[in-house]
Amino acid sequence: MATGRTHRPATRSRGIPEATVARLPLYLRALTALSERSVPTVSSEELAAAAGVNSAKLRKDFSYLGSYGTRGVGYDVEYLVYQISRELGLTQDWPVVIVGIGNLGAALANYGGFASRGFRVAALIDADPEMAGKQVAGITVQHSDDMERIISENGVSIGVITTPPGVAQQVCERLVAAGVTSILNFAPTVLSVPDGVDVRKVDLSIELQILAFHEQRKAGEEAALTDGPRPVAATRKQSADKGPDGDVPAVMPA
Amino acid sequence: MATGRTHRPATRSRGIPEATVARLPLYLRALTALSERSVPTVSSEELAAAAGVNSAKLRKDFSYLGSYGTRGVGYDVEYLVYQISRELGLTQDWPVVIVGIGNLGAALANYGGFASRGFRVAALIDADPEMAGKQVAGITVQHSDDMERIISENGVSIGVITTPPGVAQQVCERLVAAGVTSILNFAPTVLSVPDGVDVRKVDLSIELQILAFHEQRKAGEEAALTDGPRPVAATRKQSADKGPDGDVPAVMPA
DNA sequence: ATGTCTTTGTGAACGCGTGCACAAAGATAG
DNA sequence: CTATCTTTGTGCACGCGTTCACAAAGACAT
Repeated sequence: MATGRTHRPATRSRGIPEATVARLPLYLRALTALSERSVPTVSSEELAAAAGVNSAKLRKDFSYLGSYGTRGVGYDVEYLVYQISRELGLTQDWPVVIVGIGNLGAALANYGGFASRGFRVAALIDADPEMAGKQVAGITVQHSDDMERIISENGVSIGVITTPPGVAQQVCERLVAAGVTSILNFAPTVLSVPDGVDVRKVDLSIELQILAFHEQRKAGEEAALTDGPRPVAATRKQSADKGPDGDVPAVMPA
Repeated sequence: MATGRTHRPATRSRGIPEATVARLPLYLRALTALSERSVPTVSSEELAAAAGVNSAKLRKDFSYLGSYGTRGVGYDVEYLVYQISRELGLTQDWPVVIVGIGNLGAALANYGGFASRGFRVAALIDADPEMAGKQVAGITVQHSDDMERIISENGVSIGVITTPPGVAQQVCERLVAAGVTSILNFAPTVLSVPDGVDVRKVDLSIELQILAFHEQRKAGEEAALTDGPRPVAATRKQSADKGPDGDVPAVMPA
């Protein structure tokens, strides 16, 4: 999970556990798909399969929201869509600013999954004067000098940081000072924020590194069955690899 | 966290807990920064602050790797960089394919954080014949007809899916059949994979929805104190703790 | 060598999340 | 109305992860 809080004293979510909150969007997505197919009701078993979770977990999650099911029948799809949307706060409009319009920022601006969930890209902001005035995803990029005004005028409380890591903390501070209280950080940096501000981080290279760990472990276990006892440098199965690769002993300090 | 396994019986990671593995890249990033500043040693307290975690947690994490510290002094930066890199499998080269070269796929191809961590974009693949042959991030996009050959020839075991959701499962199956055993999924779909294949998912809109939940909660608590109802569409329940839900019957089912 | 100081490594307690298993609740048929 | 069947909602136990707190270990000064 890309949970990126800097300082979480405890889950003060007044009842709903954090792990449950993180799954609600998953359920919502599955339910929306069912709704579009005009499926009236769904059992916990079916919905759990569609969302890729355990059915007992799903039922327990829903129990935190209230008793919205009917025993012997299941859950009313439309009703549940509404309840979850309301719980997540998606029945209202959330203006969002994206700061740092590089490749990733532009991709996010073009991403369709936001608008369909109640999120509206209120502004694109970049520090490069060359970028200001350009159109990205049909929105005019504005210069970061106007950040405070933009946030204030649009009532923005959620900011997305897609800047280079070097300026992320600085941008973060300006966002917070201007009134932003939730930040989605794509920059590979640890942001420090005052209490009351939520930060979630998405780090693309971290996800790959976690995959690499398991991949290496798989390769190591595989090799352990054939010959060597220890995963020394983890022999890759296909050696069609170009490049020197290999065991780079590096500098072993004292 | 963005743990995206479909069925995880238990992490048999031979000792190292999954939560620790997920933090190793974080430590590595902080250590790399220290290394570049030629800092010779670092205490658990300092490093923990730089990585944004508790120092006791960091020490326990490192204890799973072995005793690499010196009491009274701290950890040798260079040595720890090497040990963590080795543990994560970053001392070897990981060829990666990106399938689906839209805005996001192109952004990832351009992302610098991969190459610097031992990941090499071996190929960009797209189903659109118009895309084939075009250059993205200095790499020629290839058609998905050649997917199996590309994976086989390059010994690719990690695939990144940035396709539209409708074709993600199908692409996933082709990747797995061709030999890929780790998948990073950006498509908003639940992928089902056979045992032995790892899937991690990154869903941008889910992260925003989680932020929206907390944002709404903050607004609700604030409103309960000042009376100024900021949220318009959503009537937040206040004071009455739990109770019979916040009315709003909507389409109450039978 | 001895004592003091710093920092690691870890035993133990605690809390959260998960999943089983089942009773309660409602639908449905006779 | 009674019986049966389906599916929810949840009490409970278990395991993982987090954190505290402290003994052990080494550095360093005298």
